[in-house]
Amino acid sequence: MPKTPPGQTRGRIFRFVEKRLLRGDSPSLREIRDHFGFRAVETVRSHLTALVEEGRLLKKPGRARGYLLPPDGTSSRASSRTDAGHPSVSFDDRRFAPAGPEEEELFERRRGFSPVPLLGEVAAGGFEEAVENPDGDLLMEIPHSRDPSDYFALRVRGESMTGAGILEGDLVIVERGTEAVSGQIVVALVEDEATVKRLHFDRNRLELRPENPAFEVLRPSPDSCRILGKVVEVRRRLP
Amino acid sequence: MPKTPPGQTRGRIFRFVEKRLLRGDSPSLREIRDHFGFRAVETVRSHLTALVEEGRLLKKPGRARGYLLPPDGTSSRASSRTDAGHPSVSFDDRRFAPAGPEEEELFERRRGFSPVPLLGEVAAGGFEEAVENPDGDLLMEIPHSRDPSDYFALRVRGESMTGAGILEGDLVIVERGTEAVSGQIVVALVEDEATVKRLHFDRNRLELRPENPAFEVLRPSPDSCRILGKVVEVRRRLP
DNA sequence: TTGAAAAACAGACAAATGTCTGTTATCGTC
DNA sequence: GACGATAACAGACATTTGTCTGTTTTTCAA
Repeated sequence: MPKTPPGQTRGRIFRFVEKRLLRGDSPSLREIRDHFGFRAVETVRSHLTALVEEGRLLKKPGRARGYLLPPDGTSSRASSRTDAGHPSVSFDDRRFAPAGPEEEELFERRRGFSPVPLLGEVAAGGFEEAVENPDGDLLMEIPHSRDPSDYFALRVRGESMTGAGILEGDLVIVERGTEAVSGQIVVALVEDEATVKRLHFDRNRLELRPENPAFEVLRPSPDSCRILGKVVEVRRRLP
Repeated sequence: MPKTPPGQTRGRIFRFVEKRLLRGDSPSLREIRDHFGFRAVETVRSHLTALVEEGRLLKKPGRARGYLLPPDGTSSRASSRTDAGHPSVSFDDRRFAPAGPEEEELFERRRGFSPVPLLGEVAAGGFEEAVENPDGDLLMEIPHSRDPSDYFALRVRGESMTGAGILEGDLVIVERGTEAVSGQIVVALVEDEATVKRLHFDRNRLELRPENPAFEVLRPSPDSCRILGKVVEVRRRLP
C-alpha cells in the first residue's frame, strides 16, 4: 500500500472510528485494517495511538475494542449558566429517581450520550408507577459532569404551552437536581398530576404559567405542588 | 451465590446489558459477571444465550463484546405512512449527500440509533460547503430500513415557522430520498438559500408556506427551487 | 545528499474474551 | 421422594484482539 501524505490517512481513520463509535459499534484494529485494505495491524494501531496522543480519541487500556470519543460537546447547544443571585427553588427529590437497584456505579462517559427513560405523559396521573415501567429510552447528550439518572422524558398532553413551541405529543426531557430560576419551564406535580408550565416566583409566591391565553395561571400552595425538574430539551417527531 | 427465582436474574442481566449498549459500551462476559458478583463466566453466558434465543438480544458470532440490541422502535414515535394516491414530489438528490468517501458499506444496525451530521443553519447561504464541514453530530433513532446518510440536521434561523412550533435556534432533522406529500414541512433550497416551510402543491403549482402571519407565501419557479428533504424531527435545547 | 519523521509492513507474542464440557444445588411438580 | 428444569459453579480451551519489536519505504527539510 502506497504511502499517503502526512495526516491524511490519520484523518480518514479518525472519521471511520468516530462514525462507528457514535453508532455504539466499536471497531477492532483488524476491522479497521481490513476496511482500509492495510496489511499490518500495526499500521492501524500506530495511527490510533497518535490520535489518542492528539486528544482526538480516548482509550481504555487493556480492553478489547476499547477506544472511545472524548467528551467535547461538539453537538447541539450546551448551556448551563445559572444566573446566580436570582431566587430559585431546588428539586433534588430522589423519590422519583428512575435508577434501578444495580445501577449504582458511575461510568466515566465518552462523548456524553446516555439513555434517558421515557416515563409516560405529563398531565396524566399515576406518575409514580410510570417510574417503574418506562416506555422506552431516548438517547441524549448530557453534560459529563452530571449523573445520567437525573434525566427522564415525558410526552406532553394538551395545548397549554404552544406559545413556547411545545405542542401536544412532544417529548420533553427533564433534568432533576438543579436549581430552578424563575422564568424557566419546569415539570411540576400538582395534586398528583404532572404538568409542564413556566415557573415564576418571588419571595414566597409561586406561579405556574401556561404559554397559551386560553389557559389560566396556576397558583398552587407549596404543599400540593412539587417541582420534578426543569425542561432541558424538547423533541417532536413529524409524520 | 444462592439460586434466585426463575427469570429474575435474567431480567436484571438484560437491563444491565441494555443500559450499557445504549451508551455504546458493550460489556464483556467477565464485566457482567463481576457486576453481579458471580463466580463463573458461564453463568453469564448461559443467560445471554437464553436472551438471544428469546429475541431480546442479538449477537455477532465470534466477536468480542458482540451483543447488541435488536431493532424494535420502542422509543419515540415511529410513523412512516405515505398516504399513497396523493400528489408528491421526490427528492433523491444525491448532490448533498453528506456521506464520506469510504462510508460505502451498510452495517446492519441494532436498535436504530445513528449519528446525524449537523450541517449548519437554514436561511443561511453556502449550503454546499456546509456539507463538507459538519458542525458535529446528533444521535437519532432512524428506521432500520433506511440509510443513515439520508439524514442531516440544520439549525433554524428566523421566526417564519413559529406557528408550527419551530422556533429560532431549533434543530431540524431532515430526511432525504422520500416522497414529499403536500402539507408536510420541508427544507427547500431557493436561490441557494435553505429555508424551512410547509410545502403545498397540486398539479404543477408549488407553494412554500410559512406558519406565521407576518411572513409571505413563497411561490418559486420549479427551476429556482430544490427540495432538500422533509423535516422528520425538531429538537430544542432550553437554557 | 543526508537525515529525521511519518507511513506502511511483518510476524511473534500476550492479554482479553468467548466457548465448551461437566458438576452441584435448588425449586417446582407429579 | 424422584425427576426435570433452571441457576450457579469450575476450569480447561480456542479465538479474538491488542502489544511489541524490527524493517522498509517515502516525504520533506536542512
